[in-house]
Amino acid sequence: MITIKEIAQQLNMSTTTVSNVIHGKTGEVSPQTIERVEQFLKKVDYVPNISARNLAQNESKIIGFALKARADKYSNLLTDPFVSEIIGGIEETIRKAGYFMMIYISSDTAEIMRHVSTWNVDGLLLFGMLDDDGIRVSEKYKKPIVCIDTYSIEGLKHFTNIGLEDEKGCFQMTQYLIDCGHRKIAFLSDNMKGVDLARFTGYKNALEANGIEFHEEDFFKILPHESQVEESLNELAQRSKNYTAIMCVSDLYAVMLMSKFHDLGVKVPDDISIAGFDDNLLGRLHRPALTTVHQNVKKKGQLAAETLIKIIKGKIGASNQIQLPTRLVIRDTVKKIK
Amino acid sequence: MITIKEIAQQLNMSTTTVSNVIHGKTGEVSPQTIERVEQFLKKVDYVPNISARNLAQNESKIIGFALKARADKYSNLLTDPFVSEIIGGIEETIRKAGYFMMIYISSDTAEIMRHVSTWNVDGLLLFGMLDDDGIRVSEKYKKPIVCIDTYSIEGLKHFTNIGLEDEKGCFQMTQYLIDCGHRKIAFLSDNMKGVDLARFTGYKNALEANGIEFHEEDFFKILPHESQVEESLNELAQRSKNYTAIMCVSDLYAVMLMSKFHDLGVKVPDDISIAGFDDNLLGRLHRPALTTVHQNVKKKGQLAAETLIKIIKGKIGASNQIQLPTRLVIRDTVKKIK
DNA sequence: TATATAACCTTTTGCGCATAAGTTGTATGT
DNA sequence: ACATACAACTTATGCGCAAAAGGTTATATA
Repeated sequence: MITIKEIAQQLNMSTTTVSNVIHGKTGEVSPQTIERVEQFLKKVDYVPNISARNLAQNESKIIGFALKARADKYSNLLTDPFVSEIIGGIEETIRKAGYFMMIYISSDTAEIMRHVSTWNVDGLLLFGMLDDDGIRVSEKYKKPIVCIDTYSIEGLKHFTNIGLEDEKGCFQMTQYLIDCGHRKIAFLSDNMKGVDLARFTGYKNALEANGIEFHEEDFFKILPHESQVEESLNELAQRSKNYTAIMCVSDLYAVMLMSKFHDLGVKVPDDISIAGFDDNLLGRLHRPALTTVHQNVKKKGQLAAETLIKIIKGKIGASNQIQLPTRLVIRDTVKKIK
Repeated sequence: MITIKEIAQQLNMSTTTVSNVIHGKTGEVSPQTIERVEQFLKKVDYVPNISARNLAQNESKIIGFALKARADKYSNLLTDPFVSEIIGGIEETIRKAGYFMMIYISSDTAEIMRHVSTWNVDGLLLFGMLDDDGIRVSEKYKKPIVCIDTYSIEGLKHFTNIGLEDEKGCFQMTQYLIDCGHRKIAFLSDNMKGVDLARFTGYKNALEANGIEFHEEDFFKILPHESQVEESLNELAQRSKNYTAIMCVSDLYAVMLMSKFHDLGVKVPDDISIAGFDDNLLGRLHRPALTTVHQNVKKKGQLAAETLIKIIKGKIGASNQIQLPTRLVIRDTVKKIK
């Protein structure tokens, strides 16, 4: 790889002059010299050594994208189209702004923060939340962090969250189920934290708003790990006999459940209605097509990246919560019952 | 971020001593000093500045992962679970070997190579093939390149390809269709290059091996762009009346087609049989579950990363083709006819 | 007693770049 | 004629690190 120094030698000028041309500081260099340097740069296919530039400037032009992997959910995480879709939105935005994306997947959030620090990443996009140890390390490293789909960042000044109107979306869908005549509605999820909790709250509030009592057993807890999911699904399918509808926390689970119902001879939506959340390919291609709450994942990725870049450039400060709207997509998995 | 220099000052020793402790060169430093330094490093949460290290060592510890986006297929590419699955396999392998992954998506392969060069990436994983301009730039930049699912790299010494027994897999599946009594079998794909061509060849050879003639119109060309896919699917569904089975180049297309059939009232597999290729979540969750050719995408990613790292470390040279085996997964979308 | 050697240090150098500070020559104003 | 300004350069410096080269002891060997 040719360096500025070599170029300067071959053109019989100083490195500063070459550097000035590269950075378009036209005021400092005569037009002929500019021309001469530019020709040469093109001829030798010059590309700067970014490490050297980073070192001199103390900025990296790297935006980190960290996925906090749940140990018990690892394979799902990576199989879920959600990840590739959000990466697409992020990468495009980042690249157009002159940054680059480094990806890091780990369940150890302190390790994530150390990685981010060692690379002197300009900012971090974080999918999932830091644990206490991660927060401690992030305290030293003062660069901005934009979380995606996180709810527990109050009091953390350098954190911003890009999320969804999860609660509202789930409220509306549950209301729709009720409007269709359903009263025995279960909620399917694998945990009760963060996004899942918000969606659950929307579901529960909708029940209450319509005078329907929620019971503990209406919460269908699916075990997300590959080895347990099958068994889990079987059990839940059994329990669902007492319900006319199931509000699922994600399209993935909705479709998994419907496949199970199909295998057991339970007809959707005639025997039971299913609603999802996300609106991804899985639900769109399933037949009957899934009634779900739409979110624009790519846009969420873009917005997260845009927000982070604005914070990096000092155009805006870190604000705590930004929530994207959702939209009901009524398709064919919810039946109107009298 | 604290530097080695600052640490050395505070401990009243030279930077070299600190550096030696960091790199475990225990022969050069007394046990007490090692202890003293290690304590201090832990106390201040020292992390090295990677840019500086890269500059000094002329290696980056970065492995680039470039997706050559087909302009007409962009959204599909990013929605396809394939991408997140392969990223998972790659990232894990890379991280364990002490490398980091930088992602770059572009349809301009010369730009990809320039990116790779500017970051002094130690090696490149490339999904999709370079065009001539990209190859020209890659010539200067002599670092190893491992392509994934590429067929046109003969004669390029610094290229290795990790692929699949595409032809064999498709031959076997087509043979299976024929064994099930099918003779009118179409092949669905969106192009006739690379992987798709290999799979098509397998399909065609199987036909010939069984004395079945292939006609031009047996090739069902789907238009992959989002705006055309619907229309395209409609047309192909019409044409499929003359066939009893369709060999699809991917699970994605197989499932899309089945959804379309469902909407048109065509029953799979009773009215028509469908076979896919890939064995991803989409086909596994579809009902009837898709009969398909299995490939282990995560393993492909892992193998690609492992191979690249071995080449980087000089343990092996660049060899041209490595092909992973496939396996038939017989599920419910192919019907036995007499 | 001279010399080698090992143990444990420090000083120096350079990676490629950006930039602050310095130099030269020419034009402008008074 | 002299100060000033400015265009068009060059020289020097430092970013943080790794490693080569250079010290200074104390101990072992001839």
